[in-house]
Amino acid sequence: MAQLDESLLTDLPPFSALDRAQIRAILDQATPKRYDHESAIFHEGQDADRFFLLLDGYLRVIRTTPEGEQIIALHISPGQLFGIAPALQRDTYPATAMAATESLALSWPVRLWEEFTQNYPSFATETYKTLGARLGEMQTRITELATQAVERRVAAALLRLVSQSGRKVDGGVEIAFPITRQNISEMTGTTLHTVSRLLSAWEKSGIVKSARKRIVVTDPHRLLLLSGAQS
DNA sequence: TCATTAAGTATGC
DNA sequence: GCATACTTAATGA
Repeated sequence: MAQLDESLLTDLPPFSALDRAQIRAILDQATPKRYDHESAIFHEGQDADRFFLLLDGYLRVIRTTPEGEQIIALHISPGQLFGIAPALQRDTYPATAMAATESLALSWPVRLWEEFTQNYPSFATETYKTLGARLGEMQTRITELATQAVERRVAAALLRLVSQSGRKVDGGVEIAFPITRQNISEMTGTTLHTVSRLLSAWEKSGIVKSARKRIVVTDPHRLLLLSGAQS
């Protein structure tokens, strides 16, 4: 297999403080893999034998309830670590990771986790930042679920998607991966019908524009007001 | 206020 | 032309 280029990692926060030789050593132990659209990288409950870094594409991290319904826990954007069960002292993955687009990821065997965190302080601090950010987002979402009306939750979810993955297009900012109303309902604890109605209403009033699996936010400010954010 | 049911249209492989 | 995505209305908890 061809050698991976060092530039893949040099600009990413977990590695940016490392020198060339260190990055080389890390890359030489990594396995790159491409994942098809809608394929799973790993499954909930599966033995956590590797941890990952997403180089390209977008992932949905999904938990399935005993009743079989899916809940989208979070999305992963390029440059982020995922499947970091070892940081949680776990030996199985707590959720399933699905490719929302065709994706490319590096992975390492878990036995390297300790080596990385011990030898590369920036890697360790960055993983704790990542965990902290995800924990924070989950806490906000739990609070929203318990206290906010559906419209606010959906508005807040769209804003989060846009801030994490938005790309500029003419007339607004587009969520960078295909997303259905069903997906959004799985993030917000409602039904696809309610999401559909909300998006239709927002489209009529010029806040969003949407086509099948694509959503462009054309008026982020008004969406922010709908989310109930305090000025 | 929102989920559910139901019945329809649109879209893309 | 079929499955999937999406829309809309009606009903009732």
